[in-house]
This record gives sequence, structure tokens and C-alpha cells, in this order.
Amino acid sequence: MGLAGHEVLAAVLQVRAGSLQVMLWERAKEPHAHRWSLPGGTLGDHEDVEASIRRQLAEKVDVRQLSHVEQLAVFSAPSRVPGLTRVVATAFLGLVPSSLDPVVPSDTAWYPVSALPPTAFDHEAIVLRARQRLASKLSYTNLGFALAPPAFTISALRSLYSAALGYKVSATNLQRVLSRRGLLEPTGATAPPGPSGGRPAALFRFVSREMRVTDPFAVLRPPSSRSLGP
Amino acid sequence: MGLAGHEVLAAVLQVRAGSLQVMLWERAKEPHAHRWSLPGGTLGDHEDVEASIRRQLAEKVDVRQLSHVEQLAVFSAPSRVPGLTRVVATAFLGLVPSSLDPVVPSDTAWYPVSALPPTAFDHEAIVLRARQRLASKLSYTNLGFALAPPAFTISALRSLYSAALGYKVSATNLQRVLSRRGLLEPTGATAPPGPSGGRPAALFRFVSREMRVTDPFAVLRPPSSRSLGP
DNA sequence: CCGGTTTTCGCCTTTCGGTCGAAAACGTGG
DNA sequence: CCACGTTTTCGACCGAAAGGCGAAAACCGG
Repeated sequence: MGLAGHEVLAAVLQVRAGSLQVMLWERAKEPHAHRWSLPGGTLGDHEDVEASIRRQLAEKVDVRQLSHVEQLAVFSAPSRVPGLTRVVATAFLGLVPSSLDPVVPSDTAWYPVSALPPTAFDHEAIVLRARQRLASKLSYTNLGFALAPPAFTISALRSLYSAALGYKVSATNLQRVLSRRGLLEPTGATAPPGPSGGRPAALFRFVSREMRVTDPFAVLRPPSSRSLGP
Repeated sequence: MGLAGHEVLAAVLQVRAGSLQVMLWERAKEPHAHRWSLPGGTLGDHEDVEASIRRQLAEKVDVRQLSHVEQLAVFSAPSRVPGLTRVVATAFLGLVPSSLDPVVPSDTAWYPVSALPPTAFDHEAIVLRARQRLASKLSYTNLGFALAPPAFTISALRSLYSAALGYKVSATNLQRVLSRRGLLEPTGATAPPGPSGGRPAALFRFVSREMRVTDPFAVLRPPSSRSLGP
């Protein structure tokens, strides 16, 4: 009573081949053999949940390639995992820049979030939550930096946002919105045009000071500008 | 190994006497005797965390007076609670409308979030997270309904928002923003003026259809209007 | 009836996001 | 080397959203 297993799971998302994809591995053993599940594992005695998920993910990918990790939610339905002991899960959202292609074990693969294979336990619900969280935060924070390469053209960034949000966004507007918030910075270099010609695209980067998630953009603002006191 | 106690805790917030306050109870026993802590308790074997926090809160207040409950985060530092077994906590944010004054046990009291008494364990950090979450969501969702009475004047609502956000908001603008989103509705009635006179204030309510948290307002919107596909 | 008080409402300005189209800067093919 | 297609960039326009102000409305007490 009161004792239960605790596991950590992560929906690691990346935009690859133009679609938002999630890293899954195929279970070899029962329960749910041959179904696909999120990477993760049991919380160790001497680590907090965030250290734990990073440790578990290290078995699947190079953790240095993870540009962002944040808690999603606790999943705790008593029977979410069959077995003798009850298992509570802390789910995380992980992000990988689209410029990387992490090497993954042979039982692991990427799947588009909109076309998942048969999933284990409640992992599909976790992926859904991850998608929603990502879409929300792309809108009102600077989380885009975690999906983007170190340098990118505006149209490449537009593709990233479209894939992650699930709808088209205007390149003009995207650039203006991000620039106005001081998140975007031109590198000075340009990318070569494609095989069919066209004007060379300027390269941008997210300003380095902002490589973390900033506060969400408030709609009801303070009169001049103040913060939430200590 | 892998087995740990799991507790649920809630930062129950309410605007009372013009300031944002949190419900705390004074510990009688060690550890941390006479320090103040958040209500909560051990997760039961046959309930999920949300059912658990509602059950635990029922020992402190009438749960029907809780207008909103949502997960905040997991707190899992290995030594966050001293003792033989490791204790992981799922923290919740709870809200009570300012019109209610729940009866609480004798060991329980309300404290302004900006002037907390000595707190137990990591509960102060949890309260801070709750404040931040509330302030954020007030801006870009309709969460205000959970703080407000069934009917209220605009200036009363302005006071609520100011207390919860920590800065002054304009009554004119607040009314316009909420109205434009279709969240506010006049009841038709008016409130009597104060002792020093003044024009009687019109009473409003949050439209009943919206007594739940709606999706945050997206900044980068789809071209016409679509949703996140299934 | 008059001054004090509080709310309400219209108006103005600024900012923001969405859209469009022209201009710029490339390759290609005649 | 010039016309053409292609792609990016940027300015312009527009409506919507938000902040601010002050006049008018509606009450009180004297």
C-alpha cells in the first residue's frame, strides 16, 4: 500500500522527412510483445525523474543531441500496466533538431505521429499529449529553437513549423513574429539556391541567449513592465 | 529498487482579502513539525493521481468548492522527504472561487503566497510553480472563471486578476479582451453602489459553456481554421 | 440641486498578425 | 547575353487586438 513502481517515459519528437515523428522501440517480451513503446524505464533510487529519463534515453540515443526535455504529465491509471505491482509513469517530451540523425538501436525506429504502429500500454495517449504540448508551446514560446538546426533559411523554418503544427504557416509572418520577439538573428551567410534556381536564401539562427524556453507571451500585460515578484 | 512511495500534493489557491492565498496546514509531528505544508497524502492502490488528490483534499475542504484542479509537475529529488523510503510527489494546482469561504480544520489556514510561513520539504517551490502556472494561464486561457464568483462586477474581476497576476490590469481592457473571446456575459442585474456612492456596476458571469479550460490562444494560426488532426 | 464617486462607454493610438504582390537574385535554355 | 522561370525577400495594406484616456452616466450624501 502506497508502494508502487515508478517509470519514466519520453516521447522524443523530431521533424524528419517533412513530418513530425516519434522514436519508438519494438517490445520483444510480453506483455505487449511486438507492440511499439516509448523509451524509458524504472526510476532509480538515487535520481530524480529528469535525471532518470536522460539516463534511460542514453541507451537509445546520444543524449547530447536532445535539444529540449520537459515534463509532460503523470499517467497513473491503476491498470495502465498489467502486472503484480502498480506502475506510475512520469512522461516527458523530448526534442531533437531536424539537422541530426541519431543512431538508434536495431529495435528502435521513427514513426510519423499521425501514423503510429500498434502501441503498447497507454503510450499512444502520451504521444498525443506530446504533440499538443509542442504545438501549443511553438505558438507562445521560443521552443522552435529545439526543432531547428543551428542555421536555417526562413523557408526551412516554415517547413519545420508546418510539420510540427500540422498546418501551413506563412513564411513572411513567421519571420516577422519571431524577429519582433528578438528570437531570430541573421548569420550573414546565405544558402545556395536549389537545382531549379531561385534567389539564394539568407541563413538565420536563434539568438544564443534564447536557447532555453522563455516565459510565455502574456496577453494581459502589466501597465509598463514588471514581473511576478519573488 | 524501483519501489517508492508516491504522494499527491495540491497548492490550493484562492483570492481572499485582495491577495492570492494558499491553503496550508501545520504539521504536528516530525519531520518538520510546526512547519506548514500542502494538503495531500499517499496515493492509494486503486486510484489515479487525480482521484487521489480529490480524495485527500476532501479531508480539508468541501471538494465541490474546488472550481479547477490540474496537474502541475512531479517533484522527485531523492532526498526531498527524509525517511526510509523515497517519496515522489505529483503536485497539483487547485482553485477556489473568491466567493466561497470553505470551512477548514483547525490546523489549516490560508496564507498569502507572497508571505509564506516556514514551509515543509519542497512545498514552497511547489507553491511558486502554482503561482506561475496560474499567472500564465490567466493570460491565454479562460481560467479566470475558476477564480471568480458566479456573478461579479468588472471592477471586482479586475481586482481578482490583479491579485492573481501581481500587477494592475485595466478594467476597460480586461472587459474588452474577455468579451471579445466570448467568455463574458452580462447577467442583466446590477450591484448596488458602495457607501460613498457611484454608479451601480453591471453584473457579469462567465458563459456557462466555458466553465472548463479552453485551448490556449494560438499566435501562429492556420490559414483559415483547422485543428490538430487525429 | 450640487459636488463627490464610481462605473461605463466611445474614441484614439499602437501593436500585432495575415495577406498580397512587386522586386531582387539566382539558374537555365535559347 | 538575354529572356524566362523559380525562389526568396521585403514593403505595403488591412483588419483585429490591445492599451489608454476622458467624457458621460448613474448613483450617493448633504
